[in-house]
Amino acid sequence: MPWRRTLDPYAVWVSEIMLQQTQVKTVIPYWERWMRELPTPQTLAEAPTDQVLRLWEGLGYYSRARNLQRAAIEIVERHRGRLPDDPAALLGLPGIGRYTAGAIASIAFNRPEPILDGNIIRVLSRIHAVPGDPKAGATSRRLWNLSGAVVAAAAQLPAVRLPSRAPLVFSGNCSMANQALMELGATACFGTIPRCGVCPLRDRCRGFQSGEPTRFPQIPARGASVSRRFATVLWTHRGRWLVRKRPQGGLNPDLWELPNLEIGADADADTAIARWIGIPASKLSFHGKLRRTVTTNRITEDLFRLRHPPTSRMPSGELRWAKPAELAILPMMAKHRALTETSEGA
DNA sequence: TTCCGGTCGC
DNA sequence: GCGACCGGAA
Repeated sequence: MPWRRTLDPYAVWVSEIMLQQTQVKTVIPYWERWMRELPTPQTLAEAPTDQVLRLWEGLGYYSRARNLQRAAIEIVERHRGRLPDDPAALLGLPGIGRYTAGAIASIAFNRPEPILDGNIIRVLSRIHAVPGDPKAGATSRRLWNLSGAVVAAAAQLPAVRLPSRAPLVFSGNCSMANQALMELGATACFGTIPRCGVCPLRDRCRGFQSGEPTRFPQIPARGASVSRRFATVLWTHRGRWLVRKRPQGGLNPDLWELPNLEIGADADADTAIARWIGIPASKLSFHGKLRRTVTTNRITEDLFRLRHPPTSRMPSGELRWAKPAELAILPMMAKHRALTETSEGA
């Protein structure tokens, strides 16, 4: 992982925010491109928001890109453009919670701060056979304490020196201990089929001794999801696509998308669009369906192709007729971008 | 189709 | 304390 070859706190921070939601393999190219284009808090603070969102496009959870930039502005204004090493100061920055504050403080600055992410919850719950929902108050506090004990013990050990040609760098024992806990979760202590045979902690693991390590952690089942339908129009005119900027405060704020409308479970998607924009339904041709899940919403989008000049009843919101070259710059929902790229423009 | 995951707003 | 936020992997 390229961010393990640097101790630049900014680089560590960007990687941690990306890794909060996405797997290592996906993050690597995003992180490398980000570090090339926005290599410092200063450059991030000064970048146009469109560029920031464009660099994030496809990763999801776009508020994190926005928070990353907001935090960069605060870092420039209040911390002279450098990330603070103090966990309390880190915690005050937008998008940085207890995990990320601890990760930056320990990994980049070798401070003895505990971290608790999904991997470490699994590792510690198993080693100590911790019952109960790991996110619930008392159990969560217990796991944070157990994580704190690990890093505190690491801080007491004599400093480990790596060979100068080692492929990884560590700021010290606290950094190494926290990364080792996560690594154990990522490479051996898997959720469904853990590799206890290769685990160096097997002999001290109460979960392994119980014969059923996967009984821990005890994560409660999820609630049921809801189906929702949308009708979307792939509307072109004179080689341009009609796109709309999503409003602040909702899903995917400030991202551009193909205009769409929520419809009822039994509604006719094409007549809904026709009424919405004031054209006869016969002008619309069915283009396909898109399915995705957002948290508890199972979303189906019915797609319709339309070649038509603007009407007197255009969709509400910030609209733009964009040429393909403009579309390439605008941050868009990834699935909608794919549609504009695989479907004829004019 | 189901599962996964830090932070934030409520 | 709970649900929204997203896309990818299992």
